[in-house]
Amino acid sequence: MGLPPLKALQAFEAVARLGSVSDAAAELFVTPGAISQQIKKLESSLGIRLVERNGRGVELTSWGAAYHLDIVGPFAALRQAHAVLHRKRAGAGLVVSCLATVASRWLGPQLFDWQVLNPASKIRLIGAESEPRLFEDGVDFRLSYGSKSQSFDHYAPLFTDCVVPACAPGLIAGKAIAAPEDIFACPLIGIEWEGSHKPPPSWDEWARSVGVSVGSVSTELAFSLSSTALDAAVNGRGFVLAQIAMIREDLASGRLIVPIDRRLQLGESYFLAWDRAALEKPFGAEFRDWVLAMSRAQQRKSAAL
Amino acid sequence: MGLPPLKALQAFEAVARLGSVSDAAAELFVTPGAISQQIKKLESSLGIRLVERNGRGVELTSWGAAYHLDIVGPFAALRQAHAVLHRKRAGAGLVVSCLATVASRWLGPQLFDWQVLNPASKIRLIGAESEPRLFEDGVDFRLSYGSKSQSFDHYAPLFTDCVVPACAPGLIAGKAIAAPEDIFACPLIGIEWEGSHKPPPSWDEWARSVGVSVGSVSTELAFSLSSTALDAAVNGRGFVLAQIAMIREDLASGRLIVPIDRRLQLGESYFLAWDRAALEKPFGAEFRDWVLAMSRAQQRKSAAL
DNA sequence: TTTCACATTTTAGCAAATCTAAAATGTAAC
DNA sequence: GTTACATTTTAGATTTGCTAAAATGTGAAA
Repeated sequence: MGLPPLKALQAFEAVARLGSVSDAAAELFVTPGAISQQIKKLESSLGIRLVERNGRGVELTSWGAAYHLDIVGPFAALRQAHAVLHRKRAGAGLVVSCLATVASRWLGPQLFDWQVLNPASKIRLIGAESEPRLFEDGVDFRLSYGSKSQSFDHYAPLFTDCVVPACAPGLIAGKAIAAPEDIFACPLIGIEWEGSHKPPPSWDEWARSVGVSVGSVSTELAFSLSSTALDAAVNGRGFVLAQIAMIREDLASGRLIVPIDRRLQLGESYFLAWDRAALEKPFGAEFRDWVLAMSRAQQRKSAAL
Repeated sequence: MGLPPLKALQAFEAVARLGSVSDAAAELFVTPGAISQQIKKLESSLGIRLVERNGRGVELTSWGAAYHLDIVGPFAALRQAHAVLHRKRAGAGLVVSCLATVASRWLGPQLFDWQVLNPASKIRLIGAESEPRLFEDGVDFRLSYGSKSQSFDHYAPLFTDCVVPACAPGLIAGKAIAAPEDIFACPLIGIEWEGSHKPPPSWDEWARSVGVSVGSVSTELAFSLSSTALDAAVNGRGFVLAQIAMIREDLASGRLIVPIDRRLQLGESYFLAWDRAALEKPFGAEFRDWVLAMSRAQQRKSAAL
């Protein structure tokens, strides 16, 4: 005894308000036949005739008119509430989750360019090592690495990065770094990747790739976060096997240099995943396209030699 | 971009109001699983999380709480409108349509008894020769004659009537009416039935049935409505071949008499049809049962000898 | 009147939404 | 730990809702 069939009620509301079955059908994106059936269903549910044919069109019975008067308000209120919620959600800006290193060293710096291009947009950047559930955690975009892209409904591969040895200019001031061997004479900083990724190239592998035979490379310092390892390198603590994408700014500003550009490609790629609803939000689609464009540019710089 | 799925919205409204999936399920007469799915559907349609699991139960997210605040009112208003309509319809009383003669001569007089038994009930009696569409014309019950009962969804046969010769006492005052022949010496009133029924027995047939051979029975007066024919008989204009059921009152009060009780059965029966919703209305089922009871009593009086 | 154009209704068949039942999951209390 | 409770998930069955096309009915034009 609670409510009549709501879909039928909605059809009746539209017919009563617009005064025409065809118009109601157009508003609800269905055929007139569907509306006609819903009206009949509602009438039979209430046991009361609400609408009657009148010549070419339809008109309300006295009961239909009275009933409509009572339900237009509530329906308008529901539409209003829906619109309010929709605008609220849209106004909340884009929520972007990415690996901490990517946030601080690749996406973060470039976001200033984005803001110049799209001053009206609002983006919240979240660093997270584990993959979030997009919708459930209120995340619109996720930028991450590896094969976990598969677990998302919508995603695109970005770029495949390479590592190169990099150091602060001060570290090798006065020294001549002409051959790979010279690098192994300097302090080396190691990075221990966590998680289930395919591990990135290590100093051992790099040595092998450039034809240097060292019994065992000693890395005096090792960091679990590549970001802090890079910071350490910037501070002149040694050479780091850095991802090219992650030292963009450092190379541009001269804080880091690459004396010998011998590259090793990472085993997997970065990817961008997004929630279905994200593209509907203001700047949602633009943001994705912008990231993809940045990624193509990065791919050119990161390509293996 | 008008409204979210209304069934899902209804489920959410119930969950939010009752604070429990199970309670909402009970209110809407479905399983908790159905509610759970509807909530998920609404959330995915809005692109926003509205409800979260909290330990043993659920609770609203801040967005869910805000949204609920906006929709409880409209939903309550819809329920209110529904209840108002329901009460209006119920309060309108029972609408009974029947053949004009039945209205004025069988059901009408007995309705006073019904009113004594059910003083709180309200009945509107409508005389109509053609069969109404029950629901479409706002008719709850139809009492009529013949095979058209088939065209109704719900109906019950009532009684099969007989005709007898009747006249006003004054017509034969001082005369001795001992044999059927004596009746044919008096003025006869004929009835011409309209419509598609099997015609009722005529004076010719009655004469044959009682063994009177008359070349051709002359009916000086003929009426198309049996009701007016009976009135004419009451006014002493002649004999009428009257249906026993239709002269109940006249016999009881002595306005008409049956000097020779030789009966002829009608070819078809009376029936009562009703709308599905009629039995739900106040006194609806009681009225049907009362008519059926009256009909059984009538059957006993109308039985062929 | 007949014909035409237009709006709604009806019909049958198909597609999608919705439900149930049962298993799975997750919590809190014992 | 074990249990009891509430919700969620899953697969499958049922119901509902929709479309397309034909039918119906109306008013206006020829």
